[in-house]
Amino acid sequence: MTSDQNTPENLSKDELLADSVGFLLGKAAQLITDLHVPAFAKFKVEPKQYGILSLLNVRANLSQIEISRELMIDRSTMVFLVDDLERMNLVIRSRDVRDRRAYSLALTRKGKNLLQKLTVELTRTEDEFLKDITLKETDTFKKVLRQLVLQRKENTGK
Amino acid sequence: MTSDQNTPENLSKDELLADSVGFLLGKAAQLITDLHVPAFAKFKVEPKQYGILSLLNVRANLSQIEISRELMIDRSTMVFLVDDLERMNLVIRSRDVRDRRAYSLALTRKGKNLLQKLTVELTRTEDEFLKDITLKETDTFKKVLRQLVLQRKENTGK
DNA sequence: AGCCAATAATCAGCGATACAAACTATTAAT
DNA sequence: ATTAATAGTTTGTATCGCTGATTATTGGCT
Repeated sequence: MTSDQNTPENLSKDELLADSVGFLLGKAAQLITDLHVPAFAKFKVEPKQYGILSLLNVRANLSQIEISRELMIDRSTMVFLVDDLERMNLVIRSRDVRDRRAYSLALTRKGKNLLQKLTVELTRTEDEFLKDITLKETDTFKKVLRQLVLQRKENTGK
Repeated sequence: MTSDQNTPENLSKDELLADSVGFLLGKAAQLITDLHVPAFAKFKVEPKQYGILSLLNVRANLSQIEISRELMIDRSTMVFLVDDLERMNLVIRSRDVRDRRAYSLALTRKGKNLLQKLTVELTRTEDEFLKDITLKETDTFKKVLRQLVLQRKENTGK
């Protein structure tokens, strides 16, 4: 009773936090975002918008809903992001012929050109972020991340 | 469902998004948060507050500023989080004898007991999250995360 | 000892974002 | 033809980080 060393079996004196994948993932995501935001800001674009451009480059004619599901962005947030991209003439909204409720989004030439420049920035930033990690570790790291994300994406039905 | 032409494993090499560490980290962090929040909600605690409890368990008598620097939480947000924890009698604020501007925060017995239960939840949730990743890969994954986070923490002067 | 800059905690205000709910236009199901 | 579901939009609410101001306290400088 006198001793407050209430150290139950499972609670080691170790830094539990530093072992928590949730904690580490949150911090790592925040740190790399802090690098990406200024890198993209030169072009008046934010990371989420880079995601949209990049996705449209690979698969054109997606609707906003499809993009929001793919990138896990709320559909109401998507409106603003695409408004912005359209105002900058980076993407174009046309009505989907088969479903006139939906848009069919596509990159403009200006959008494609900008995407190229943005990708250079992205690559540079991420190389810098990972500069002290070995190639082999980076491979495993990305592989695990891809597995975790792709595997669980459908679970979050918004 | 059928409209999803999502080549699951081998995305074309143009699919830069799935290769972007920033994108993957953001999504992974969001996914595990979506698991942690409901797991902690039973105990009226959120992930950030778990972080505070866990940190105080390892190093008692920290000030709010020290915790906010450690966990990368804004100092003004910290006020609300600690208010809440104090209201629930999980932590106690006493004045630091050496610097009476600062608090010296410590877990109460109730706080320690709850932390134990929360840690069980955390472990269960994270094991579930990582269930399809091999042990070896998990080790490398955590090691890289720790390296990325610890290495860069001091760089980000809020 | 006295002055002044820095700091810990708090509070108020601003902007960004996520989320939910309601609304319209359109589509699909029966 | 009626009804349910869906895409996009708008509005409202809650949260969070950031800024700046305030109070109390500390520490450095002279």
